[in-house]
Amino acid sequence: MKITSRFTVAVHTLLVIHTFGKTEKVTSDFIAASVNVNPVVIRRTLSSLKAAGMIDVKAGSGGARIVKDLESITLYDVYKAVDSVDGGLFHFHENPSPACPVGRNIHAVLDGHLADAQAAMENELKKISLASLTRELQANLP
Amino acid sequence: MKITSRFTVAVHTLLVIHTFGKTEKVTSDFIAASVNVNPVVIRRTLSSLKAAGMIDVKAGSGGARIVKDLESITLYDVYKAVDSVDGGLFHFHENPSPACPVGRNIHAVLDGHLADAQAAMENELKKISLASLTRELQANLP
DNA sequence: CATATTGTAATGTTTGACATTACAACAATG
DNA sequence: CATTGTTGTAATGTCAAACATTACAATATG
Repeated sequence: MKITSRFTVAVHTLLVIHTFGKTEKVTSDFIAASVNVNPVVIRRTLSSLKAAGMIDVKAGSGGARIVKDLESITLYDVYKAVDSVDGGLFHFHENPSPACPVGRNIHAVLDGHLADAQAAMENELKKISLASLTRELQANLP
Repeated sequence: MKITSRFTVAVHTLLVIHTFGKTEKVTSDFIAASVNVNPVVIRRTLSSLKAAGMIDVKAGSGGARIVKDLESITLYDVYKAVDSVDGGLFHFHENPSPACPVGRNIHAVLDGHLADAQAAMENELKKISLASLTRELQANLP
């Protein structure tokens, strides 16, 4: 009943690549050490971010690199890239009774409102760019 | 990674009580038949809604009754009453490395934005009253 | 009191997320 | 061109949370 940690892991991953990309070879092991998860989890994350055109990953030699302007990547893009929510955010009970007037119409009555609520959340994510996060990160450094 | 179906079950439950309250004794079995879940699930739901002051349930003799103006109950109130989300909506990876400048600051950078997104969703739920849902339900009846 | 129903504890079942192991494909370097 | 370090990904394991179900005591009403 929560949104997957894949999302925060992916944001973390992008921030690590951005922060260390100039001075280090940013491998899945390197990122995994900062996020504190298994490197394979990071490889899967990298794979999603790559498919979304945000980064480039060198198989074999290793290392990830950002290839899209961070100003143009929003939290929503990352959220979508790693598939944070599969289908609707709300879990609807499966089989309302068609024999009951309420059961028969509950979807018609509720679905739209639930979709609106989900959209409101997602629109909020669209407001935040990765670039602004890197600025906030800078501001927090000692 | 989804919000509990307790929420949609609770909304469904209130609509059933409202729709049939005048003509039938609305027991947990009756509601369970419309929602299509085990009656115990409904009893737990009724328990939460009662604790929130929305309904009254008669132990022993049976039957639930709405005791709060539906105009003044929003989807958000129901969502809160049944505890649809425990803690934050987003699942954060547990142990970012304090040794890494990104790991050390990722919470400071992200937490606020995630809270804002969740709040946007919840504010949307606050806009919808149960009374308006009963009107939509009426409109959908044959 | 007999009956129907609620309240709730205890337990079982299932699903999904996340972790981990394993290894083939691959790219750079000496 | 063999070695080394890394990615890509499949297969499998582990665990927690949601939901279902059983069981029964407590309760109200005719």
